[in-house]
Amino acid sequence: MSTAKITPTAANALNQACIADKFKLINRLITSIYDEALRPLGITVSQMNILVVVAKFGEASPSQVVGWLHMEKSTLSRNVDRMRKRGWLKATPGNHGRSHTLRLTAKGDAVLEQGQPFWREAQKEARLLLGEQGVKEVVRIARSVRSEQVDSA
Amino acid sequence: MSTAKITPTAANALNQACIADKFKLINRLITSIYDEALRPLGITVSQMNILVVVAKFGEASPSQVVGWLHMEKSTLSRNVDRMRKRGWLKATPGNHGRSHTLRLTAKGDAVLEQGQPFWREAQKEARLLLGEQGVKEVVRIARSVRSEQVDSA
DNA sequence: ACCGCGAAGTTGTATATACATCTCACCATG
DNA sequence: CATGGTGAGATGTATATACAACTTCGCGGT
Repeated sequence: MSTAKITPTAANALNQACIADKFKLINRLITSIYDEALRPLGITVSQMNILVVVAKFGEASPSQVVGWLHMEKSTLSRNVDRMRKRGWLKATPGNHGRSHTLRLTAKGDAVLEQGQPFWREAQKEARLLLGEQGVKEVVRIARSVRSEQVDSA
Repeated sequence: MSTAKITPTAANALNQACIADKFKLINRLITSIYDEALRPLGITVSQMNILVVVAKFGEASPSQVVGWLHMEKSTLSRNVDRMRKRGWLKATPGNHGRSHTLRLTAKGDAVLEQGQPFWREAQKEARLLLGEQGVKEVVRIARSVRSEQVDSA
């Protein structure tokens, strides 16, 4: 009745093969590169991304942002809370149901402006980590995900 | 004194370029693929990865695991807590300082064994999402990160 | 023998994330 | 008009993650 079903060798093979293991590993590194670079501004890369998406749309409903980022609505809700407390985003009531509209505040605009040199720093480091081909693949995959949006008008 | 420094067009360019945005987007998708596949077992992919790493080493100190996963020691500490509560890991006191040794329990071994078909399901989906080239790049980058371990004996 | 330093973990605190559930406003339909 | 469904968010709860500070223990130098 051997209870040792999984040998170290077998486990090593699993670890070698697992895509999630590698993706999450690299994600930790990438996130820390950007978060560290942006730390002087007191904003995280997750929050900066949300800021950029709202700015890109000019104004946006939470569900629009959620669609673009493929993020759970409750996750966005809490991130927006924090960003409103810090004065980077404001929300105005919308027309339908309980929908509303997000916009950057002047302070949000400023942090986006001021963050750019730090962001570029991080981009450079990230490029170095991923390599030209790695960056190309990530861009390709993300584009593919975002172009498959159902986009029901 | 125009306060509109960042135009939607400029923000769109930032969003197009940002590597972290894309990496985190894909990471959310990958994580949800594996977590959903493993849900019947009541384990997450993060925990499964830790289990596999400990099994791969046979037995491992927290700092060894942290080194392999490039994860903050406090993050691992809390993950291990949860996994011990669930009975998948056990810790025995080590020889030096406050170090100790992690090992799989029989239950941990079993969940690793039983998880494999679900994991393979997820792998298939992840491969589909990333494409052959995408997988190759992720594997290459992770290998490069892990081979740069200082590995001071 | 002591002192201090460094390695290894733990704990406090905060953010990022997701699933499940609840609320609210609107709308369609009987 | 009442009612029930749906879309959009908010809230409860849990996990994953990191930084900072704290605790311990062992070791080295004097």
